[in-house]
Amino acid sequence: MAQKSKLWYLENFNLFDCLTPESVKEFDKMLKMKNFTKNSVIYFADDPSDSLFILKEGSVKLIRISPEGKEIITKVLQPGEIFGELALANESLREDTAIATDDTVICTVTVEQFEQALIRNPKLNLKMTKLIGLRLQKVERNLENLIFKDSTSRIKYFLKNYANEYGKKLGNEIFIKTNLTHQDIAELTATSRQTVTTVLNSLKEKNILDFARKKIVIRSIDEL
Amino acid sequence: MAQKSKLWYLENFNLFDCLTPESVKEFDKMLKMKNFTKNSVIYFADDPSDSLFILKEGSVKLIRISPEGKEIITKVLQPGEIFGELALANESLREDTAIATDDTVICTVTVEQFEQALIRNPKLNLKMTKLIGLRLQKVERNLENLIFKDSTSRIKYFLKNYANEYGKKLGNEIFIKTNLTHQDIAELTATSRQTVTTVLNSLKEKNILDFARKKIVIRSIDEL
DNA sequence: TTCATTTTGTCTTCTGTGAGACATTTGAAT
DNA sequence: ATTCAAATGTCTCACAGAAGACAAAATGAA
Repeated sequence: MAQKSKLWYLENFNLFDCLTPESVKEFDKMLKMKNFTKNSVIYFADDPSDSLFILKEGSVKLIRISPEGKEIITKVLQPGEIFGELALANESLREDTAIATDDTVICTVTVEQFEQALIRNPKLNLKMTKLIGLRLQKVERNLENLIFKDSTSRIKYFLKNYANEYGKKLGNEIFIKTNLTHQDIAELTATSRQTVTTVLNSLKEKNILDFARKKIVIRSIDEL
Repeated sequence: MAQKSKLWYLENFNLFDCLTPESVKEFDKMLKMKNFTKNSVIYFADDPSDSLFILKEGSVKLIRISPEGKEIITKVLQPGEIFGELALANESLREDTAIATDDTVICTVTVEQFEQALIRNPKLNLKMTKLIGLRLQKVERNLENLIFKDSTSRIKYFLKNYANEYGKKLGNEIFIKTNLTHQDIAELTATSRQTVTTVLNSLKEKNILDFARKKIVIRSIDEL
C-alpha cells in the first residue's frame, strides 16, 4: 500500500466531513506532519500558542504542573482528536504541556490558517464551536465532581467514563486495554496513588471490576 | 427618552461589532426580551437547553447544586454577557441553574436561530468560538487552582481577578462595589463561609485590603 | 424605634485523604 | 535465568479545612 496521505484521518474524524472535496484538499495543504518519540514534549507551558494539532497516530497526554512539581493530567488523547485548540481563543502562551506517551504522529496547522479555513467554511466553524463547547461542558463537570464528590466517587466516575469511551463491551463486561498506571489515574482524578490502589482493590473485592497491569475489566458498570 | 431598543447592548458588547447594519437588524428580530424579578429562576438544571441568553440589565448567577443540597457559583454575570451558550454544543438539558440576583432584563434567542446567524456571519461565528474558548480557558484555570492551591490562595486569586474585572482604580487602591456575601465568595472559591471570613480578616489585619458589607477595597494588589 | 433576618466573627471538633515508609510483585532488559 | 526499575499493596500519621454552635453586628422592614 502506498504511503498514507495526511488526509487519512479525515475519513474517521467527523469534524471535517462537512467539507467539500475541494476544501479538503485545500485544508490538507495547510497541514504539516511531525513525528515525536515516546516521552517527548510536543509543546511546553509558556510556549507561544500559535498552532493547533491533530493526533494522527500514537497517544498524547495534556498535563499541568504546579510550582511545587505536582502533576495533573487534564486529558488523554486518542488518534483523530484535536488539541491545542485554545490557540483559537487568542491564548498567547500555552498553559498546559503536551507529551507524547507513545511514538506519535501529529499534524499541525497555524492559527491564522485554521481561522481562514473557518471563515471560508461556516459549517466547519460551527462544528469547531460545538467541539470547544463540548470540552467546556466536560471540564465544568469535572470541576463539579471535584467539589461535590469524594475521592472514591471521582475514581468511580472516571472509570465509568473511561470504560464508555475506550472500552469494548463483551456481554455484560467491558474490557479496557490501557497503559494507565495507578499514578496516572490519580493524576486524572486529583487523588493520590495510594488511594487509587485502595479503591481499585476494594472494587475488585466486591467483584465490581477486575484489573491487572495494562487492562481493566468492568464486571458491573451499574454498581460503579 | 424613548424606550431603549433591544439593540442597545450591541453598542457596548463587542461580540456583535463585526456585523453589518443589516445583519444587526436581522439579528435583533430574533431576540425576545424577558423580565425577571430578583431571586427568580431563569432556567433550572434539567430544563431543555434550547436557547441562549444575553444579560441586558441586572445581574445573574450561574450555580450548580449537589444532590446533598450544597451550592457552588460557577459564574457571576454582568450586563452584556452571554450565557446558556452550551446550547450551541448540543447540550440537551441544562446542567446548571441561572438565577437573577437583581431585577433583570434578558434577551433570548433560540439555538436554531443563533446557529443560522452564525452560518450567515462567519466573523461572528469565529468570535463566538473565541468566546467559548476563553471560558474553557478560565474553567481550566479554576480546576488547576482547585487542585494545586489551598483555600487561602484560592480566595486571594479570586479577589485579584474580581478586582481586575469589576473594580475601579483610585490611586493605588481598587474599589469594588459588590453584593457578594462571604457565603457567595465561599461558593465561588469552593471553600467554607467561615474560612472566607477568617481569610478576609487576616488580610485586613495585614492592611492588604479593607472591607465592609457591599464593598471591598484592595489596598495592595501586589501582596494578594 | 423596634423587631426579625441576614451577615459576620470566633470558637472547637471531626474527618477525609495526602503522603511517607516500606514490603512485595511484575515485567522488561541483559 | 538473573537483575533491576517500575508498579502495586498496605500500613501509619498528620493536618487542612469543613462544619457545627453560638454570639455579635448590621440591615431592612414595619
